[in-house]
Amino acid sequence: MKILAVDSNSIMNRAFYGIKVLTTKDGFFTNAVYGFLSILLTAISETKPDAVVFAFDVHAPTFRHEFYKEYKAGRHATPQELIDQFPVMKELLGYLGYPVIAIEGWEADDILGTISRLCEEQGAECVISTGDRDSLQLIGEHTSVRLATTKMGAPVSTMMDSPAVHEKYGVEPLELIEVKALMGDSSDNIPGVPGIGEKTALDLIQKYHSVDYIYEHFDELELKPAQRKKLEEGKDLAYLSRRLGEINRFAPISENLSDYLPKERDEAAAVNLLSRLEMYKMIERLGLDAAKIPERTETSTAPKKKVEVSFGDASAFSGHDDVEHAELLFESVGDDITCCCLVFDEKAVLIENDGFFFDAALANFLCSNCKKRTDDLKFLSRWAENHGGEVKNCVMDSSLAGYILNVSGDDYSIERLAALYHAEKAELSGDVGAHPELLEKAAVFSSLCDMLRTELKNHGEEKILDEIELPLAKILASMELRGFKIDPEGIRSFGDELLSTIKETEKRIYELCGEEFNILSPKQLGVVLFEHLGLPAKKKTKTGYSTNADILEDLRKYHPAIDEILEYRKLTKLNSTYVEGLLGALAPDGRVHTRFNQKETRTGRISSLEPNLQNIPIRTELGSRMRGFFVAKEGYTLVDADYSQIELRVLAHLSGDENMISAFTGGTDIHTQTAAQVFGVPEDFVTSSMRSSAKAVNFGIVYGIGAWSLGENIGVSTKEAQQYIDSYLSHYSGVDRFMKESIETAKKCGYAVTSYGRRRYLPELSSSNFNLRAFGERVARNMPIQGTAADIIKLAMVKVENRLKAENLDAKLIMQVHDELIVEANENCAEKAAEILRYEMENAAKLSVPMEVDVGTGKTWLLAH
DNA sequence: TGATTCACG
DNA sequence: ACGTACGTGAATCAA
Repeated sequence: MKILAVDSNSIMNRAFYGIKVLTTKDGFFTNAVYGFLSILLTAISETKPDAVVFAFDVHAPTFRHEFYKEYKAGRHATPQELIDQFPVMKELLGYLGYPVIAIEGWEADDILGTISRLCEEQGAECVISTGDRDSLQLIGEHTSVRLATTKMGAPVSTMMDSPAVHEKYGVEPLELIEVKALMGDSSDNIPGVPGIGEKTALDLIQKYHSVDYIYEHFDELELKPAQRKKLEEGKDLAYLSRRLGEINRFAPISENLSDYLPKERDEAAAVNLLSRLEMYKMIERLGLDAAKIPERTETSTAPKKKVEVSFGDASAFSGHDDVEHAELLFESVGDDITCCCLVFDEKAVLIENDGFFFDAALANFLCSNCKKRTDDLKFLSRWAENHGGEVKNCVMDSSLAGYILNVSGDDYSIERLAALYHAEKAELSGDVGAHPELLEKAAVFSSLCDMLRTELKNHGEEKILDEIELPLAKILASMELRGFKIDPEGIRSFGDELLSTIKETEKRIYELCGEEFNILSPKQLGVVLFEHLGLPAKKKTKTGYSTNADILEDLRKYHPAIDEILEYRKLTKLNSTYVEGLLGALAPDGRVHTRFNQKETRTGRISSLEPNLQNIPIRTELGSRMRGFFVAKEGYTLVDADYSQIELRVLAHLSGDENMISAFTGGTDIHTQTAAQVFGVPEDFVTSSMRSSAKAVNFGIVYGIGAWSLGENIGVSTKEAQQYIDSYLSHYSGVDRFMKESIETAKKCGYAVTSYGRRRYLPELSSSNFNLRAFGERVARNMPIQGTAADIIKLAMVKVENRLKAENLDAKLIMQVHDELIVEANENCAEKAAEILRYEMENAAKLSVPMEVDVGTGKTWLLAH
């Protein structure tokens, strides 16, 4: 028999502080429960116990000694967010069939001690899972401790047995009680002997083994005078601590170990609770059946919706123009659709793709006026375009709605959303044998769409879906299909150039360092620089020396190899990420087709992947040559339009700061203006270094600035940086007010919001962890700015695409880089396209400052920008 | 797989 | 006492 005994309070604490903020959509903290279960699952799989017992302290903890009050001041109170998770945790463990033990007047430790004693007596094996070292004294022949710790932010667990304790402390496990009697334990309110620390205590016990022995043979011991004095004066405290530090191993619990074997699980209740906690993955990890997610019974007075399933051929796609809604779900392989499920009020038709007529009929259906609801409009739209059509009248994309409702999610599948928003499952009948997953989705989809629509409406976020994301999905689909033409020959020869420079640089580095090593390995590089060459190291990362560009920049003056290493990094980055990356992504049509992710970012931006075309180099001369290989096709030209300072303009608008607003209506550049304000000099006296500091402050303000980081960034002291910030905020007092209000509002509502109403929930703001909370506050300041700018350019994209289409121009949007749009235009209409871009971008939103757009044209991206 | 680094806005 | 500016994606190393 093997028993895993869990020190539940300790593990809950460790999980709460060790795991990033996690809440349900109502804002209930769940991170301790989540972390607890993760630790538990690892412990179970590693120890394979027959029984698991959970010991809890009873809340409103009782302490076994009078020092509680005295020491309490030094401890911070358990945060409410953690306290609230205890009853939930206990409830869940109950459903999982485990014994949960909490006894008034007894600590969890005492319960663990008792279990351990019973195991020792009855020849069973006991493994204690805990986060603190208190329980180490219980280690014995039949008892070991599994210590959960966080090493550099990562959860680690160490098995401790007698030899391990010996190795670490040089004493027997039981003697740890004696050690603690002398050194005390502030976290457990044990005073110890004043002036005796860990080192002395261990020394003494290694030599004399017990407090009793020390005081019984006090006069015979060889002690330093100071020590002798401390021990003499602390005798009472030592004996008191000896009593306090010993775990009581006779708690009133059942002595029959078989009582602790797991009972039958209440699966439905466990699944129900876990889905209320929104831990859907955990349901599977615990080996529970996710299908047992119970439907809400309390509202099931209304009769359940019924849907009759049947198979149909392609003709089932036609004749639905007058229906209110048609739901279209599908299965796909690559870019092909293999089966559709078309759902009307009470009928679901499965249509398998069995040939050419399917494609034509589906394309036809997608073009029809029938109002469609689906779960991946961008995919469908790309499919339609590939088949010569388009998707008309799509009024719902559940994944987009799910994203808008919670931009921090990571799974917007129908299954997940249905559980999250309590969609009701219709009762299926008829041909339910085939395509079970598709039908499973079809059964909830109609209800899910209704729920999502209602939720969006309640949040005031309907327009974001209808006027921004849905039209944008189609545009992104087109942009993905269009792709961006590149010049592979040019890239190849650039790559060859890079490779030969890389070889030379590599050789020089080896010579300068006097050895050969992998320069790209931060670990090896660290050893060479900081150990072999003896350069001054700032140990920074959790795995070793930090060798990033900022650190290396500071080291340039010490060694000539540093410049070469920086150069080497630049060259290899260019070659592997861009030269090789782009060539690897080149499609047979001579173009690269990035994919745009519309549901990724927390601010509402879109992202680009496979390949990422939103981070093609531009900041250095060498890197920017890369953009010269992005070209327009024969007879066409690129038209590139980018917003000038859109985030600062948005800030001026949102804050209503008149000083900042007027800065944007004058002719001077904003950073120079800011420099003049912050440094209190006339514009003509602003030097380039003043301007660049001001620029850093402007950026910093948008990011939620701290004086330390600003100073670090521009190379001035924290104090001086603080002066810049103060000066900035006093000149732009509206900005100051706006930032404070942003945090206030976010704290009050639980989310930050853009001017179009897009939300980002910020549970971090109620975290008890200072750093997390500070992060939440920075985000609360940044999200409205970055997010509003993102909304604006998305609106601009919709308007630009519509205009280009309405005017029937041979010019198409092919790229977006956050504040920049690129159109590939036939040479005969490039000028017209440029005008449209400028007009629609400048007028996409009405701000209290003008939105300026710079437009350029050219054969390559480099030339057009 | 996670950490580190670096490319962009 | 503590860590330290917002948002991304890709390549590479090391475990």
